[in-house]
Amino acid sequence: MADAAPPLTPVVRAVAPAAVGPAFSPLYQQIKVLLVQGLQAGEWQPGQVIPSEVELAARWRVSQGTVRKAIDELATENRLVRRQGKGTFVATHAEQETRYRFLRLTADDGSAPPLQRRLLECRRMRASAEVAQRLELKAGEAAVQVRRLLLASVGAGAAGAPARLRPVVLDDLWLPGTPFKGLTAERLAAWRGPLYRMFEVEFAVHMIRAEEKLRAVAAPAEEAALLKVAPGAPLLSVERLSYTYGDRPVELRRGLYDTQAHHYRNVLN
Amino acid sequence: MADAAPPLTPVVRAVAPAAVGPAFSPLYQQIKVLLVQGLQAGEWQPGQVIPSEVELAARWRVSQGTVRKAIDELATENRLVRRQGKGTFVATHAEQETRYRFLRLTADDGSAPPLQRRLLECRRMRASAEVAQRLELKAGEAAVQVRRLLLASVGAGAAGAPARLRPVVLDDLWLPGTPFKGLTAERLAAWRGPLYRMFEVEFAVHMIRAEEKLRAVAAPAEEAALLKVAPGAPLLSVERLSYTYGDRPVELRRGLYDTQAHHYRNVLN
DNA sequence: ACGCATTTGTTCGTATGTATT
DNA sequence: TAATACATACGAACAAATGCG
Repeated sequence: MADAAPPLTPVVRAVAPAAVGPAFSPLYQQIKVLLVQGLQAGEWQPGQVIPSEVELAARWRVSQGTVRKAIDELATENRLVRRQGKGTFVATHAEQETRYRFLRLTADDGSAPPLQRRLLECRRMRASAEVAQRLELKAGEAAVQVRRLLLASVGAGAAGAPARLRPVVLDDLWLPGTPFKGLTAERLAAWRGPLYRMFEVEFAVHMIRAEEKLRAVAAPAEEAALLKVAPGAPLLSVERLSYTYGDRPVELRRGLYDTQAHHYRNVLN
Repeated sequence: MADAAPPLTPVVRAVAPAAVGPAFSPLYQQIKVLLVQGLQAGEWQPGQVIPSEVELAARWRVSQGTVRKAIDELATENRLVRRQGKGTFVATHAEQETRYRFLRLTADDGSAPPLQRRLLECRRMRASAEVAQRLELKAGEAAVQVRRLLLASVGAGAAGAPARLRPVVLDDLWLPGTPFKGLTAERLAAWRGPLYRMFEVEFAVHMIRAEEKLRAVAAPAEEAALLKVAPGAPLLSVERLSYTYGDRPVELRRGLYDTQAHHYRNVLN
């Protein structure tokens, strides 16, 4: 298991002082960059342990504390997960803590909603102007569109009454065709577990960050029918752009939420 | 300026090992508690500097690094602000960085919206059952209700054309009567700057955290008229509960956002 | 069941760099 | 220039959690 030789570029200690303008960055930031490069290069896969702090410190000829501070930042960004006594792991969308970490939907009674999925559509298409612009593709490039429904079981608790399913979220996803070559409805339907976990496992695409824009909209006829609400009913529109390494957008998602019995939860600090 | 004697309870080093179950907490956490107590007690007011790291370390008989780690956490929680060369300051809702730090509304063109305020109502009332429950008051206790409108200037840029104002947010606030004794429409109208800054200055209430629940709703007639949208138009409902020290809720707010030209922006990590 | 090695977590101390006044 | 304060970096030691023999 010992990787003796320094596999990555050794750290060049930034010259300290004087007229070094924006070119300077602290040592722990340089270490952070090296760690990110290792993650991006796939040297350590999601779910795996990265080398211990002392080992990394030795490899890059810095103190353990410096490595530690770099890891700290990546841990608060949810890209690494520290586990005392075990090691530091590459974050995944699979574990309990980080499953659906981008999903802020909550049932009004506060319960975490175990939602059912129903795949409606998955087809390859050419990126429209808007999709291309958001995903930083050329207009007309290959893309994949997915439509699905998330359903919550209601009326649970009462014995005998079979839990009925009510649609809560209608999701439309647009993905760039190249990294997601081979994504089909069959594979989607067969997958158990979080979608982003599938992207990690099957397509080596790791979502590390996302930005959302929320609006209230009137339900269009087609979407209303799918969500089983009246046309024109108010829906929460959640437009999400998800990013991988290098700030590259790799998913555009538009969710329509029925917020009659659920809400979008946010914490402000 | 020298406070020689240890004004706060000295740190009792937690006994280390063995069968100490949940009673144990690391030193820097204990220091953090002491810092929070100082903030809560008003020993350091918002905007003021707290003592330097070395001074606090000496006062509480711990190393500077331990104090530093405690301050680090409070800084990431936005309760303290570090400024190299100057000191560490108690966070305020006044400064540029932290102004409107709870407001996620963004214009669709990305510009930060300098919103105009229009006070519609400010009256003392008795807390309804729901308000009392949320604010942890007894039903019927004194409370203050405030209603206001936030307006954005549209059609700016073109010279000669006077910037028109369009209502964007209708806010309803409920505040506990006791800490907000003396809050009147006049004082509200006279205040320039963020509302939460007024609460700090005039009522010594510091908002340090908030939770929001978002929904899409149909505009009721009265609210629609105020926002100048059609009755039944979809509006984004933002229900916010704001907390001070000790996790005490001190403001319930219900905002109705017109999201035709604006959106609620959120970043996920 | 016990102890040992490994790994992260906490704490200390010291030195130096950088920004501010 | 000097003093002060936070920021970075190093090294060392011990605690706590885990896994293995």
